[in-house]
Amino acid sequence: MIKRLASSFKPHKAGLGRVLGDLERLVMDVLWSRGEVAGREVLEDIEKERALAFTTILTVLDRLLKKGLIKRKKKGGIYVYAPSISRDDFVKQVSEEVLQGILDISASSAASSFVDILYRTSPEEMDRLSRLIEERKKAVSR
Amino acid sequence: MIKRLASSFKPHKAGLGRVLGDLERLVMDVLWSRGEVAGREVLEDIEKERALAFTTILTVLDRLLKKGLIKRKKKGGIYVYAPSISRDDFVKQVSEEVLQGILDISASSAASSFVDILYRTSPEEMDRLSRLIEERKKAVSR
DNA sequence: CGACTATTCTACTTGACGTAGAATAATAAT
DNA sequence: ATTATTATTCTACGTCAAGTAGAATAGTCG
Repeated sequence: MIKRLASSFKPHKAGLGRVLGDLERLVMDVLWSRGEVAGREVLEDIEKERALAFTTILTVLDRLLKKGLIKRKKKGGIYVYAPSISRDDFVKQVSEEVLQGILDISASSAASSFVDILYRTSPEEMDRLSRLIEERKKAVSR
Repeated sequence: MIKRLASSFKPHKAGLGRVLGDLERLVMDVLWSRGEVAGREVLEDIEKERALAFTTILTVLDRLLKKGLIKRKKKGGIYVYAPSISRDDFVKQVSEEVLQGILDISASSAASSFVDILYRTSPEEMDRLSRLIEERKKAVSR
């Protein structure tokens, strides 16, 4: 079980850089897209963008390991790393933690902002949202 | 105008400690509850809880000043500090930034989580939320 | 003026990352 | 098996935000 994915959420960074360090995010992206990967391979992927030392990658992998985001096992003498949570689940859990955090601070303010922003961000989602709410109400009254 | 209030949101801290450092939050609470206050007075308030040096308070006030969260002016020879944004507005803006950040990552996942959590956190808000949505829809179709 | 207080500067600390070298362990090649 | 090559672990330095506070400087008041 993974405890807290979003120890810190930075709204003004890009994508999952909101939750992960820049390099950590790059590394996770490699693992999420390739599955089981050796440290050397992670480096090779990332090196296309920027020059880094092999040990830098290993350090990051080690930290991700400690955070519980990835796991590893020996395979033919070397470690191969793999995500211990899918990208979707990660996003989902992070959203939940952050939304919970916001709702705790101010449910009413969050609710109206949510509608405003959701409408701005993706109007199509609004319909889905109201359907979700109706379903939820029914489920409750039953 | 204040740029980014929530440079980092920590879901697992308490209250506004999610957005501010612990001491920063204490200081802001003093200012929010008392309005115009001198550094020395802030210290006196906070000292009831924990022993701190006067300069520590001044440093924090200075950092809050740089972040734009408070302002100050000379009054009878010394500076008095005051919030440059109300607590409610602060909370509102932070919510917006964070919600926007979450929605950018995944609108659909955020929408369903939002309903789940809102229902858990404050079911009464659900009605308000669905009313908000209906209003919004009307406003748009008009 | 001199004592006292306020303000500013500078700095050390911690924790999360980014970054990587040195030391050590393990594997492979000759 | 002995060396050459990699992999892994350790240790460490840089940065940034925030907590913390002393030293230096400036301002106020009796």
